[in-house]
Amino acid sequence: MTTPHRQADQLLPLPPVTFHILLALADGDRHGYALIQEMAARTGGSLKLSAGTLYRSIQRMLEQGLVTESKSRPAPELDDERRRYYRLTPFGISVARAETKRLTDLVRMAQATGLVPRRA
Amino acid sequence: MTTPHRQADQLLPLPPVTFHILLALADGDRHGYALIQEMAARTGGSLKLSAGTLYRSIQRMLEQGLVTESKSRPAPELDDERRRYYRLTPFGISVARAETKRLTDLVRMAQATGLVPRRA
DNA sequence: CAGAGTATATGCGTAGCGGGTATAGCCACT
DNA sequence: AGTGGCTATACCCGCTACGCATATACTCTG
Repeated sequence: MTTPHRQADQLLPLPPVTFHILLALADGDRHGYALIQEMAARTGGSLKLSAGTLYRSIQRMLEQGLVTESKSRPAPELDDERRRYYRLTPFGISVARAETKRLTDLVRMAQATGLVPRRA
Repeated sequence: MTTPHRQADQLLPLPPVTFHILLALADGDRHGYALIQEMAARTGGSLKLSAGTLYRSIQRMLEQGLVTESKSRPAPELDDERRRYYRLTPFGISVARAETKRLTDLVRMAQATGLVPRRA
């Protein structure tokens, strides 16, 4: 670890793509390409994560200690050697929680203005 | 108006600062400096909006038609000639609503992962 | 064997944003 | 009366995040 753990709050606000990746990984380990596909499926195609953004985001997240590359791989018949699998770290989880809280507060503030109908 | 109205969704995801400005203006007309102060107060000092960011964001928002400069000013005794007051446009309101919905969905997705306690 | 799909990685250009600075008028304190 | 601090707007510089395009290489299908 070249980069020590920081306070989760120091990374906020999280870049949107980073948050989406954290959410997708919360469901289980994923490799890069699977993340791209899952984004599209999860958002009904409205969010198209470009490959360039994905791999660069992943690199940053590795450096920040939000994710690690996991060595456990699926059965060889289902695997693809080229893949790199990623897993949430405890730090990544706490950052995702902190970001969720920030977003929740933001939504509450928006509702408090009366600008938005309270229940969609 | 040089810039015609676009679909609200095309501006999403909104830059964080832009969304904060929209929320602050939902409460009533504000001038730039007041917005900086309100940000700090509203977030308990955790968000320090820098002057450079604020005025550049405001310019962009004017061009996008999210806000207009309002000519109605407070009583002369309370006014400061240097101030420029800003007001939400109907388009700005609909963009703020769209962004709030996006954030709400994001929070729901985060809760669905089980990563976050459902009620804080 | 050509082409589509899978998979990762990098180059390039642009936008958003923080910090700093310029400006200028105002007020308070000394 | 002069210094500094607050209000107010505006711009410059540099960094980061991102999308688009491209490079590379392997696999599967027609």
